[in-house]
Formats: sequence, C-alpha cells, structure tokens
Amino acid sequence: MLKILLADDHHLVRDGIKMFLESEADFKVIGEAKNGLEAVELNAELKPHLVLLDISMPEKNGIEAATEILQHKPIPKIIMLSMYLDEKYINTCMETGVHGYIHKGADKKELIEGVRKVMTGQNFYSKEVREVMVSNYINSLKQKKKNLTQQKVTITKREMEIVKLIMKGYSSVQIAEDLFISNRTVDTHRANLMQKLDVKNSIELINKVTELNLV
Amino acid sequence: MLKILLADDHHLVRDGIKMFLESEADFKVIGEAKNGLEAVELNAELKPHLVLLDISMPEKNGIEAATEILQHKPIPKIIMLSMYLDEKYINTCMETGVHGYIHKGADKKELIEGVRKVMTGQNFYSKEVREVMVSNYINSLKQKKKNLTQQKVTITKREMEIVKLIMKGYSSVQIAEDLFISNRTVDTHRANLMQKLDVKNSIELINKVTELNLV
DNA sequence: TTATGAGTAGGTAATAATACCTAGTTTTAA
DNA sequence: TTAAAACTAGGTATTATTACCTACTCATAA
Repeated sequence: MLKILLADDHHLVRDGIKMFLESEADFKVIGEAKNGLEAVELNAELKPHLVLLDISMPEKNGIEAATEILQHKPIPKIIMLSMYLDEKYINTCMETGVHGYIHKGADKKELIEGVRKVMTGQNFYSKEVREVMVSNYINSLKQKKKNLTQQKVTITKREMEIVKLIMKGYSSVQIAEDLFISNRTVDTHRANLMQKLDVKNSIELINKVTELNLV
Repeated sequence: MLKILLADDHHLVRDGIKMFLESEADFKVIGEAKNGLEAVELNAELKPHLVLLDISMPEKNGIEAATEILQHKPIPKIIMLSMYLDEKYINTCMETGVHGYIHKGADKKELIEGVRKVMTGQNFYSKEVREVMVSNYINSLKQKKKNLTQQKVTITKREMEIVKLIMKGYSSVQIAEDLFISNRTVDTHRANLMQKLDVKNSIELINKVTELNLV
C-alpha cells in the first residue's frame, strides 16, 4: 500500500487527482493539504511514502514546502505538480532535489508511471517537462555565447538609487535634494551610468536598465 | 441523463473533473476537448446539454469558445471553470452570457450544485466568484468617483507617433528627421503632450502614457 | 600597506529640453 | 460651408542635460 499526501489549493483539482490516484488498487491518499503549510505539517504527522505538491499554492508554495519536507526524516518521495511549464519553476525544483516533476497536461498513464518510477528510487519528469528541459539546455548554450560577447556591467548601490529617481522623472536637482548631495554629483553618477551602459541620454538609460532588468 | 462536454487543456485536471462529475448517477461526460477549438467542434457534433469550459486554453480560450458556442443552436448551458479569480475574466464572462462561473477552488458539492442550478435555467457563480463580484462592485463605485475628478485625455495620432519615438530615447532633432518635420514642431507636440498629461518632463510623460496605457 | 573602486564635487562648454508665445495650413466633423 | 481640432513652425528665454575634465575622501581588498 503506497501512502500518498496530496497538496493542491484547488479543491476540484485536488479531489480529481485523488480519485485518479486511487483508481490504482495499491495507492491510497492518506492526506490532503490545501496549501504548503498544511502539506509540511501533514507530512510530519502522517509520514507518507510520497508527497504530490502543486507548485502554486497560498501560504507556502510547493517549492518552499518541498524544501522543508526534504529536511526532516523520514524523507518521502516528492513529485511536483504544475500547471506551468515555466523553466524557472522547473529549474528551481531541480535545485531543491525533488524526485519528479509532472505537468498537469500529462495523462493518467504518465502520472501513474511517474509515481511508480519515483518509488523505485529513480527520478521522473513528464514528457512536456523533458521537452522544456531540452530546449532550455539549447538556450543556455546560446546564452553562454551571448554573454561572452557582451561584457557584464555592474551598477553600484548609489547608481541604482540615482537610476530609480531618474526613472521617476526627477531632475538632477531634485535627486540631489532627495539624497542630500550636490546636483553635480548626481550629474557625475548619471554620466557614469550612461557611459557604462553605452547610451546617450536618460531615456535610453532607463530603457537599458529595464531591458537588462537591473532594476 | 445529462450529457456534458468537458474542455480543459490539462489532461490530469480534465480526467479528474470527469470522474468527479460521473460520480453523479445521472451525469455523463460524452466528450472531452483539450482546447477551445475542439470544444466548439465537439459541441456542434455532440450537442451536449452542458458545456464546462476552462478559461485558459490554447488555440482558442474558453471565453472565445463560449462566444462561438452561444451563437449556434441548440444552445447548451455553459459553465466556465477557472483557476483564477481575476475580475477581468469574470467580467468578460458575464458579458458573453455564459450561465455559470465556478472557481477551481470550489468543492464537489458546489460543482454539482452549480450544474444542477444552471440546468434549471438559473445562473450560478461559486462562492469565491461571488465574493470577487461584490468587491468589484464596491471598487467600481470608487472608480466612478475617481473618473469624475480626472477628465479624460485624448492623444492624437501624430502625438502618439512622437511619444513612441520619445520613448525610444530619440531627441527632438532625430524625431524631426524621422517624421520629415521641423524639430520645433516636435517641440510643440512634446509641449502639448506634457500639458495634456500634466507632467513636467519627457520621462514623466513616458511614465504617464504607460500608466494610462495609451501606448 | 597600497592600490582600487565608490562616492563625492567642481569647471567649462555645448547641446537639448522646457516655458510661453503667435500663427499659418490642413483635416475633420457639425 | 463653417467652426473646431490637428498639424505645422517660428521667436525668445530659461533651465537641464550631456560631454570631458580634475580631484579629494573613504572603505576595502590584494
């Protein structure tokens, strides 16, 4: 008998997946959580063999919950369930050390297959997740190439403050008053920023920092 | 026997809800669609009594699908299913004339209750949806007040062109060259814009048009 | 301890933007 | 067809920004 803890904030989805899992004779959902906090607590209390965690949940999301669960023995197998194929989510999950990641677009066969595979000690990622991982890998190669050509720029704390005020439409004098420095100092910072980012006026500066999301 | 068409792009969710519905003796899911296009086609083909449509789907979203389905007789009852309690979604759904809106955070009881209520010809919105509708109503009253104080501004085509170039960091001279007009004309447009939008420099101008999304 | 980077501030000039005008032509809507 | 709005462009002045400099202080890392 495989004891499963299921966490998902949407009741309909949770109960659906539960019915789904229990169509397998040897699966039993012994607990249900509607947020990450509950999941952590129920895991400690019920000590399930497997925890299925939805990623986007209130209180504590699936990733945070997984991180905590993995710190206390006995460690259950953990499979993340997600609505999204966002590479950020997938990458973060990889880093936390969960045992599987299944997209909600997967079908029953894949879900059951994934659960069984994870229980044998292997990792499992559903088909669509694997596809994202592959395309990510390819992108990361391209990105690496790009990073070589474009030397990285570092913006200091003070410059950051200045940029933020420039973005609010403040003039040098206003910024100077705000920061209790000379407007000439502000001009110097502004000029340094423009040089660093290779732009020729404040609007381009704003566009650039936004583009490189340094804000 | 109530014939139901179910549309949701996530297999696990779809099959879950299906099992869920069919736990009622007189409910029968006669078709499943994994996007809006399929939903429209299957509706025409199967002529179900009720269509459950997830809002966010590829190809054609739930709202677009609902709009089409409502144009061809026989018109089934339609209930939107949504992950989100976004007021925009809810409002748009209201406008399309669907018969119900159920949040996926609802439970089995509410789903079944909603289906039965809709089938009697009434509308149904799940508890959390009703809450959003109430708070929206209150907000709309506040908004109305705000709109009275802030008279609406209209930006002309030419001004729009100018703003877009300003946003790219172009100077008046560059803009003038781009549009084959005098830089003084550009200055006039810029000044008119700043006056209209009650700002005192180009950066604030950009922030304002972005905020009021006039771009 | 010294070199480096960050933060500060000023000089001088040129260029750009803003403020407040007038006023013509063209387009659009009443 | 006439009035209003949009687009055009200029005058004049003030203020702000940008370009290139130098140079001091302070903290921190080599």
